[in-house]
Amino acid sequence: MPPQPFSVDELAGCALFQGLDREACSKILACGKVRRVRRREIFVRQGEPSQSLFLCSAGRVKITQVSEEGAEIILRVITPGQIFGGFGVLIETPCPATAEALEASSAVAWSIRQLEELFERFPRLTANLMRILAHRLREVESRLRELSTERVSQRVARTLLRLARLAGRRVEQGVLLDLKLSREELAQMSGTTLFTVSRLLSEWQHRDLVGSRRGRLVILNTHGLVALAEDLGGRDTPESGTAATG
Amino acid sequence: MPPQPFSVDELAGCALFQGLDREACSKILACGKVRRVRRREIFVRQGEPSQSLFLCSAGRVKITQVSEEGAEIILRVITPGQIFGGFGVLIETPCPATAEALEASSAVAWSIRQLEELFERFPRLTANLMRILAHRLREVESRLRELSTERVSQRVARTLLRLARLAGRRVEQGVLLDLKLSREELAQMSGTTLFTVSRLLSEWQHRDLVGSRRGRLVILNTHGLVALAEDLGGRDTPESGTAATG
DNA sequence: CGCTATTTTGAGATGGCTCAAGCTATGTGG
DNA sequence: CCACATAGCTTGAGCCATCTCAAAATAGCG
Repeated sequence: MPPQPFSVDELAGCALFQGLDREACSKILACGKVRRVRRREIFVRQGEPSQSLFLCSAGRVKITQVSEEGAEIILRVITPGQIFGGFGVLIETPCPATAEALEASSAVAWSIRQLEELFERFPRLTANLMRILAHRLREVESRLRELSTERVSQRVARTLLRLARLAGRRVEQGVLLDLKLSREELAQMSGTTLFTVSRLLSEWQHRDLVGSRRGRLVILNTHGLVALAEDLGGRDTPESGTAATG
Repeated sequence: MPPQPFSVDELAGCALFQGLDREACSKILACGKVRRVRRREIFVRQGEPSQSLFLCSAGRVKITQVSEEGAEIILRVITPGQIFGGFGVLIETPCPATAEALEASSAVAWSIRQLEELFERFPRLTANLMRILAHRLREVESRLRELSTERVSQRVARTLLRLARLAGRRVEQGVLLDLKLSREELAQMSGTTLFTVSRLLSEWQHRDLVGSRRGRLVILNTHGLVALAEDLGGRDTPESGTAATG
């Protein structure tokens, strides 16, 4: 067998394989087909019949949805160990979203057939999938609430914090967001426009909350961002500038 | 055994019991405990440890979520045959939302323990739950997109159409929304304020798209509403009044 | 080393929110 | 059966957060 482009040990720890031993994981992974793509390439496109459930094994994948009018939002960013694309499979519906690689990525793909067989052999898999979906639902519901009730600055702050948890790497000055996202993409994750994101980031950069260079973001002051996300300090911190936090 | 306040035959058709025969449904239902509540009563409250998965057997239940600042939104309205409250159970987390009866309602409740046992005995149950969650996720993701990209009028129109599908009853003039929702509640479902909802409904009433009497809504012209939801006709139909479509 | 995509910034427009008042169904007690 | 109380609804006026559009600045890329 040729060397696989993923480590079973690494993937064995992921949510999908919770409670399954290494051997089972190995077998399950062996049933899947590995798919590698380059930056910008598409795993599945919204509207296509959905054929597979994917497990990301390397890279970053953004899941987007466009409306009929062409407005596009980013539903989530997938990192290694997370699944995607499977919802359409599970309920046999055209794929509700597009999955595009943000960087060179690979994923293991299982067809509906294979999945059903695997569900039989490893009932735990169904249970895990159920829990993953429950988690996602909970998360998306929270975002729905945020989008309904919070102002843009809060939502952008939350987006950055979420990205930090997802793909943050400690560096000396703070937390580097280890993915290249444009202002527009940040906007699509926060429910706003690239202009507003740009303005907010500029402001926050002046306040030393974040550092940004085209696509490379560093969170310098997590607490400050959290404060923004929770709207402590009211609308606009009347006397901002050199903040009183000292 | 005393008569149950639900009909097995009726519930047997619901998504949770897909693919299970009447006998199995019967057994599963027998494991649960029936809970009846009056209008305004609460099944579970956000933040409590979640103890049960519920299957609504009669009535209407609204699922709401409040933010720390006290802003409340309605995530969905549950009708007979639908489950609720279980997500916390499935992932053992405090209940992420409140479930309040919009009218006298009843539901069958299973504890975590019972559920786990049932999952063993009826693997199909897990698969069904998985599919239900996948559906909900898909729906909520669409709403996230709508909330991000559409204007208020579209979203309110969509809310009405959604309610019509959920609880619409054909009457001579059109489709009666068979649930008492206040302007405020419609607003909480659409991500806006009660004032804006009120204004929109007034306008639509003049245009004979809907009829409304305190809490009783009738959709008179579904196509018109769909057009609004999809934003055909642009921002404001410059020369509205007697529209040019006639 | 110029080209192009991305980002920044400004200026202006506006949709929808806020708040204040008045209105009206609906239910209640006399 | 009617007058009153009350919760819910409507409407107006003003405001402001955010969007839109235009143009200039910048950073990467080939």
